[in-house]
Amino acid sequence: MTSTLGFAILAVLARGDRTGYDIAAAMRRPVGYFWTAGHSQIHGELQKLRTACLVEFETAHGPGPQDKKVYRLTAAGEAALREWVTAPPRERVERDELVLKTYASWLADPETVRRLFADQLALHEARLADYEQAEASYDGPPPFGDPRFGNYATLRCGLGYERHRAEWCRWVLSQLGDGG
Amino acid sequence: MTSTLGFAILAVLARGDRTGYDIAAAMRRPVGYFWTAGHSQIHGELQKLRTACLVEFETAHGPGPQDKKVYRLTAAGEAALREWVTAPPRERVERDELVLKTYASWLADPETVRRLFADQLALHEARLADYEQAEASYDGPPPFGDPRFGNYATLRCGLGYERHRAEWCRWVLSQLGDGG
DNA sequence: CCCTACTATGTCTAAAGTGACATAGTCGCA
DNA sequence: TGCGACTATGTCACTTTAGACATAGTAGGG
Repeated sequence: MTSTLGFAILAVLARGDRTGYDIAAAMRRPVGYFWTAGHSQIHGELQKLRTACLVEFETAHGPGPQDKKVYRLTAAGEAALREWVTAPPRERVERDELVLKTYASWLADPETVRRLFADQLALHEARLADYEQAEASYDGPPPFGDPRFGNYATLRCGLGYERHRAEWCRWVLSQLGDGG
Repeated sequence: MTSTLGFAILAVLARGDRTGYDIAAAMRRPVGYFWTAGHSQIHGELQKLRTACLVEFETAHGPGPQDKKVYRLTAAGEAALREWVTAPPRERVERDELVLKTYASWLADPETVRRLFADQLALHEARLADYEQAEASYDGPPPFGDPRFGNYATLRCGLGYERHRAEWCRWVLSQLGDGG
């Protein structure tokens, strides 16, 4: 019954106890590179996870009108996460607005398309530089079994993705150059 | 106001007049590789597009309880599509369940993870073979300005994506081999 | 002649995700 | 001392997406 977002939260919590706010921050970076959620969604999901006894929390004095709640995985939560990890993932389609634009790009002025792709290329190159710096902070891949293996493997996926994307942008730009 | 799905429909319609059913079929393949929608969503969106005067239709006798409706772009629809094409795309995050699973994979048994990735690798290789066959049917890239440029460019993006994905799967498998 | 698959349009519900609004304490800077 | 940024939880309304249900003609194979 637990949604994918629920498991994303469990995966963050498996690395250490967190407040909902902390989880939302993790969902921006680094988990955000492959799954995101706003804090409103996270608070709601945490309540569902608690009802299902997959997480529990302790209150502590915090800022704001309410006490803060520090969540942690229960044994059932860890078991559920462990089981989900190796279950086959749902086929989820790419939803990519840039590719969709490209699909219709023959209608547009080549010079404007060039600007669009130049911007996108710059964006991917910036991200790539960011990821490469992150990779340099590792001393080679951590062993499987180490939580850091997960971080490194996802980073590596992001690295490959940004490289592929940048190369594709360059290819589109080269096609514009030949034709216009 | 028009949603991305609306523009996806306009982009399909820009290639020729279609019924809602035909658009739904196009949304499965080839547009489906980067945007999808069920027919229920498409019929609703077509009604919105019609209210906005971006599409119009002619009825024709067809099977089923209602007449079939053959939609086509209006001049306003084509203009809207043209303008949208070069507008900067919304930052849309990757939502990738497999990467999320990898993020939590250190909890799981290596042998089961190996099976998961072997399956995923096979899937990507199959898609890659499919795309390569499609690419072979082209006689090099069509010129920009030809509607087929859009088809070819998106195919090329899919090709790069599947290659990156397959390579990442192989890398994860190699890490399991060393450690377990 | 029957059965299945395909064409074709639509409604309805539920889940998932987005973004604004609300509240309020602490910490550092100017 | 005032102001803005950060910590922290939550609600509400809206849009988007997924999937089931409903209906019905035509074409082709066995």
